[in-house]
Amino acid sequence: MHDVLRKFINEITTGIIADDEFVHIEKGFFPKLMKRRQFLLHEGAVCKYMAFVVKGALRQYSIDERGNEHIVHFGIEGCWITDRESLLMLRPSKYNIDALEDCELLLTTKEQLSLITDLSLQFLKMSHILDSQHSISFQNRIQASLSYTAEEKVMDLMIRYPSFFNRFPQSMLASYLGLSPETFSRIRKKLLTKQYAF
Amino acid sequence: MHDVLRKFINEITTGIIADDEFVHIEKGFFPKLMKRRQFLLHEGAVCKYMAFVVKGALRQYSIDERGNEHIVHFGIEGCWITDRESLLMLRPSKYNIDALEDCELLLTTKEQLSLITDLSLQFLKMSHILDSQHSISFQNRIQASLSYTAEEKVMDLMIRYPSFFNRFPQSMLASYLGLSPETFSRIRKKLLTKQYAF
DNA sequence: TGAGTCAATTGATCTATGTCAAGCAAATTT
DNA sequence: AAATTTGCTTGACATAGATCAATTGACTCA
Repeated sequence: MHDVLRKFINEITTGIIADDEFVHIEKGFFPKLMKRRQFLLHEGAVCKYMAFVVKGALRQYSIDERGNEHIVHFGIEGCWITDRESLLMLRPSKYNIDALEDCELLLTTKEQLSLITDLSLQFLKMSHILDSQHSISFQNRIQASLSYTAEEKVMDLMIRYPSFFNRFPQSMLASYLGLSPETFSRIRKKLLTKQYAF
Repeated sequence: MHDVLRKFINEITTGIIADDEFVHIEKGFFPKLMKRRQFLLHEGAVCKYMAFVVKGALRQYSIDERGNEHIVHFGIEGCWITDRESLLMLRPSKYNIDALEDCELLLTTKEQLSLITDLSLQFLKMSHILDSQHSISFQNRIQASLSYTAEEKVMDLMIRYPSFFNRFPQSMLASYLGLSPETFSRIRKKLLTKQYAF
């Protein structure tokens, strides 16, 4: 299972991590299996782990004052999932994280992360690259959320993450985009009809 | 001018950077003065610089297909402002960055950034901490944008960035929140009236 | 295998916010 | 100092998307 992480680090850094360096990382992560519908984080708890998704899918969501769910993040293979604010600042989290499928994860703690980034330059480099990528994707997401119509949001999702449509219920994709399931359904139908009209 | 950056690095890392380390950073940044309404980046150009704001204010915005401006970021003293995607991946930017006030900036390039992060551990550490903070604030912003009503968005801005209300035109604050200026004006009036009613 | 749950669609209606226009005061430019 | 521009507010009206409800088919569980 740790081999997947090793491969991931090599791919991201376009390098090959040495055995004696990877051993620090290996020690800092432990495997966890989750069944569908199990929680990794409950709202109100302090987040203890950062998770690397080896296999499966999770979602990170909050519930607003009106009882509506808002999915901020899906975690699929090759993704990292945590509430960084809670993990690093020890604040009660406003998020829940649960498994949408049976999952294989590698978990690490805040302390282990610190240690690993001190001991492994390649891990630090990977972390830095991922932060850049995340920053870019966050910026795109904010820009889309400010300026797109509902239809543009659905189209954008179809383009960026086509596999999401096979993998997650439409009500969850709607939530991820900040739309109602009915609106999502109507727009998707309209877009599929348009495409056939070409 | 570089002293402000030095102080900033020390504050963020809760340390004191050595002279012989800071000299690398100093060499990698050059000062730039901008007048109000001048551009740092035009849409369609490849972004060449990351800017640290020593004094003044800028905004980063895109213009959608309907001709509407959408402000994704304000850069005030102590902020960094760039289009990371364009800078790092050499893509034409979809953003504009211009000065809302006369500004003093320190600019660096992609190459200099690489060099500095190799030569200065403290700069790398600062960069890492800032990325964590940005990640956290992006997540909050996405969550707010998905789940808040217009009124909640205005309230949240009043709480998080009260100084923005003195410093930026309301039409820009509205744009930053994804609201029309009219809606913003009505909601602000309502909230101010509510507050007086307490 | 049947009952219950989940997912999705569709129609009707509602509402939060956008759009358009007008007016006014402050700020900026000439 | 006068003209112009910018910023903001307000009223009237329009609309994109939400809400509610009903229905149907697929999936899950006992």
